[in-house]
Amino acid sequence: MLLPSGIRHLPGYLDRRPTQEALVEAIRTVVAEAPLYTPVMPGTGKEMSVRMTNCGPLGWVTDKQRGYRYQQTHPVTGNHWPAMPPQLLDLWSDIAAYEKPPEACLVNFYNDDARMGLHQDRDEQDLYAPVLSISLGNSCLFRVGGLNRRDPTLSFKLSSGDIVVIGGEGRLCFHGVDRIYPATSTLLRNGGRINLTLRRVTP
DNA sequence: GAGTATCT
DNA sequence: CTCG
Repeated sequence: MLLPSGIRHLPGYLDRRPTQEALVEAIRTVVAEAPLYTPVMPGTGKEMSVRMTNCGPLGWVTDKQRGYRYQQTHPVTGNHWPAMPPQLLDLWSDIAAYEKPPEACLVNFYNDDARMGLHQDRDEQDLYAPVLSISLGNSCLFRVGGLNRRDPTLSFKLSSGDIVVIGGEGRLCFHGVDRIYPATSTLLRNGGRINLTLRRVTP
């Protein structure tokens, strides 16, 4: 299985259970301050199946009226996003090989029925910075395509502790989550999967 | 029928 | 619109 150039799968990068638990705990703190909410798609207003929140100076949001964008405030509470946990800044330093720090950490929570259709991450102004994706909890089937929606795709499984780097030539590749495999991890007591994506937004 | 929907 |  050959991934597009610039997309790297680092299986088991977070190989210690306590490391993953600490990350989950940090995310619980974020969620306590910036609650998960259900985003809706532009135009249709249709609800997405994932729930999301953010931490860091900027957060990715979407709504029916204004569409996909980054903003400094939580769309429901109106508060600024909580600070980025230090572990995430460290992971960025260790893996991203990018001079500027991440500005947004999008927290996506997938219940066992949630999915994410094929899409590109192209709402960032800085497309040179990679996107760092961290998987926690139940496994999922991840799908990666090319620069055009109809390009052929390949699929592989992501497990808790895996990291995917989407950068370079692969930065604008279509990707998505086809399904969650229930009960494949004991990290999250109530099941489901958390995906954290670290992004640089401004140049 | 579903999806970060269809084009930038 | 494109895919599964």
